[in-house]
Amino acid sequence: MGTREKILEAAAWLFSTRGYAATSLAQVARAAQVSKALVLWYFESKEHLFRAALQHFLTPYEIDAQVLLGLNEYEQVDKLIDDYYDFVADHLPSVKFVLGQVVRGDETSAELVAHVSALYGVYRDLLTSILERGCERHVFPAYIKPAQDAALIMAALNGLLLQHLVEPEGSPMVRDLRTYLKQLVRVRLCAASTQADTSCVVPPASPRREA
Amino acid sequence: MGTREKILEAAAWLFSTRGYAATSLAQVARAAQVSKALVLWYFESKEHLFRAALQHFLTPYEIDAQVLLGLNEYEQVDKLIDDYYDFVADHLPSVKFVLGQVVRGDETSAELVAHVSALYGVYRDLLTSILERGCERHVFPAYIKPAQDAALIMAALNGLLLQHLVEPEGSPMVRDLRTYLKQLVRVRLCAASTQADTSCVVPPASPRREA
DNA sequence: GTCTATATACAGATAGAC
DNA sequence: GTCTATCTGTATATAGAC
Repeated sequence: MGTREKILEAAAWLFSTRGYAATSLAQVARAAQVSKALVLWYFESKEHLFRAALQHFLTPYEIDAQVLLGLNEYEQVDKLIDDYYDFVADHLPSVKFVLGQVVRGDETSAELVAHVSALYGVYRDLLTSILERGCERHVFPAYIKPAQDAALIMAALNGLLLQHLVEPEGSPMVRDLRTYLKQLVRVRLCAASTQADTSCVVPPASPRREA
Repeated sequence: MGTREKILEAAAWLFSTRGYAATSLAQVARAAQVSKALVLWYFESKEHLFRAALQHFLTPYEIDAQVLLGLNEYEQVDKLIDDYYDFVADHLPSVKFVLGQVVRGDETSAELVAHVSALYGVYRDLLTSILERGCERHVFPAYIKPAQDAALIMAALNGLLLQHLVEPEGSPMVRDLRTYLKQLVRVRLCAASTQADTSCVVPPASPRREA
């Protein structure tokens, strides 16, 4: 591995775990086993180094929609849920970093945030189109609103991943919940599609007094 | 407002928006319109100031479970969802800050993270107990698993709030999704537990989007 | 390309006048 | 309590030897 890449990798790691301000060039240099001056020889300034590190993060953010071919609608939804979850779980350091940037609205990484948002949008739109197709073909019940259901499924996934982030312990809870989410989605997409529309079924409006 | 409070408020704001490392005492002093030395006179060190700011954030983190009395199970679930969402939305700066600390696993704020996690747990457990009670009384369908369903609802809420964070623009999308989530939960909790319960059909609350 | 040495700025923190 | 002046360490960045 070239010296430049060594520096870049060290910088990416440090920036992602400690943030921009809390990471010094001296730390980067030490981690990369070079001198401070060499870091600035390759990357004009700390700012430039940071931007280069961002690009390093962006590289793996791609999505392959081809894997869904040949599956029925239910399997497609299942697979998309699993893929999204696994993808984010596999890139937790990057995700942490991006989330950190998002949270503090850092202007220097607007591009990164936009890129990740776009990727998120791709997943959500893909899920939406699967649901749409399922509805058109009457495979899914009529009360499914593709855009909204897709958005909520993604929200639930992001919530689980957030929990995964807060409790990085190998708590099997979150993994179980992913399975439970898939079951729940399946029930919703399966449930009595031929029955009358149940989307307008609500409980009694008048409060029932408790004992 | 006393000088100490003025400093504390400025510090809390800066720490929450820029993070610990990127916030200097000079910035805090300028924001509070005092000298650097005075900041350190009130708060022994930057570290102490930070911890004091954390306490400032913790104060509003309380929950009032009394508001659920007198509501039936469905209304309780609805209200809990709304309350949790509104609470977090009303404390977005604090939440951003906490999330930032969580994301970078900052040791100095482990106490804050623990406190917020505990609060989250309270909400989730409250929701779980509502679902449990509903199941015991056969108001909710038998396929409901209180713990898992509660966790997923909370995850979905957190996902929505995360989205709210990323797109702070007044996009009505997220707010609509909250309503849709409540409908979806209601359908799940209502659906055909007993056919008698489906008699309570009212006109759709919101217009349906047809593709 | 890689280093040491150094310039310059700013950080957190202290001393002491008022 | 509040300030100015200052100390000390460390940050980014540059200069120049090799």
